[in-house]
Amino acid sequence: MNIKYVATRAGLPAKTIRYYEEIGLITPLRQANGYRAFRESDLHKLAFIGRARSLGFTIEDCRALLALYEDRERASADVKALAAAHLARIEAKIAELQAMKRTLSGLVEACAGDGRPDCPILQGLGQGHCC
Amino acid sequence: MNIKYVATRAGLPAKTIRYYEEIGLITPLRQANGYRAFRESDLHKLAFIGRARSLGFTIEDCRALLALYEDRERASADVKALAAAHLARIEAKIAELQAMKRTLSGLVEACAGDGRPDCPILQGLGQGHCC
DNA sequence: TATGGGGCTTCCAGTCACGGGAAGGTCAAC
DNA sequence: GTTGACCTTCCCGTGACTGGAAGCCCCATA
Repeated sequence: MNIKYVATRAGLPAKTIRYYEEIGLITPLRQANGYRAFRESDLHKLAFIGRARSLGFTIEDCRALLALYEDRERASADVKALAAAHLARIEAKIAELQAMKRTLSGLVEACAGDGRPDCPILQGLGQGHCC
Repeated sequence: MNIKYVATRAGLPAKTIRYYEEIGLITPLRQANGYRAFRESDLHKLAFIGRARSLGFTIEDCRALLALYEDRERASADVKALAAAHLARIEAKIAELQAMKRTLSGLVEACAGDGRPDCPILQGLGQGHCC
């Protein structure tokens, strides 16, 4: 399997796959002409990583998850701890964004949005009544 | 006013203030010894930028907002458009994170989290029943 | 046999918004 | 005169890629 085929099947850009090799997440074989030769197991790993990434796990999380995935002696508690920590990060980020959203939508609603210069948004930013 | 004083009053690290000068957001004067000499107006701009940043505006947004702030002929519609676009980005990000959160919390809840290797989280990531 | 086009390779540079740290000048207090 | 806090510039690193250049490789068509 060449890189473009694998990229299509895993739903990842070829560039990203080369990057994942560079940082040691996968180690595809090489053909005589220097082209990468992907095995089914490489494709499977890439799809795994892609799904983990789409859930927001960092690359280092993915590395750890892959290691657990391939360890038949793993304890599910380790996996759960990783995922729960990530979940907490996501929830914190959501809370942060929702706070921004509240403030910002208040300002946006207060702004007439016409041709005049008066603007509660700029006033809020300038005078600190916003955060 | 020296940089540390301004940093304290604006609530920004000195490093960040130097960076903002480097990219042209502010242009403090210089003392004879080479130290930066901040005016009240510099401090005011820095506080403005800090508040905009804390609402998630990018640096380029801040540059545009500052320009509008200092333009007495501005139309509040321009400010509102900027802020509304940013608000939409925030809302999109929240939705994305909430989707992650739903999937991930489902997986985490399904995982026993004990010493056994069986793990729905890894299964979900490996078999694509997660996204 | 030439050539054209697509695919593959590596390497370098850029992204965003800083943060860390080195090397060295300056200032006020003791 | 000597600390010690403050200031300066400069350069590198972050995360996870993305874009682009330069150059091989392979196959099909004229």
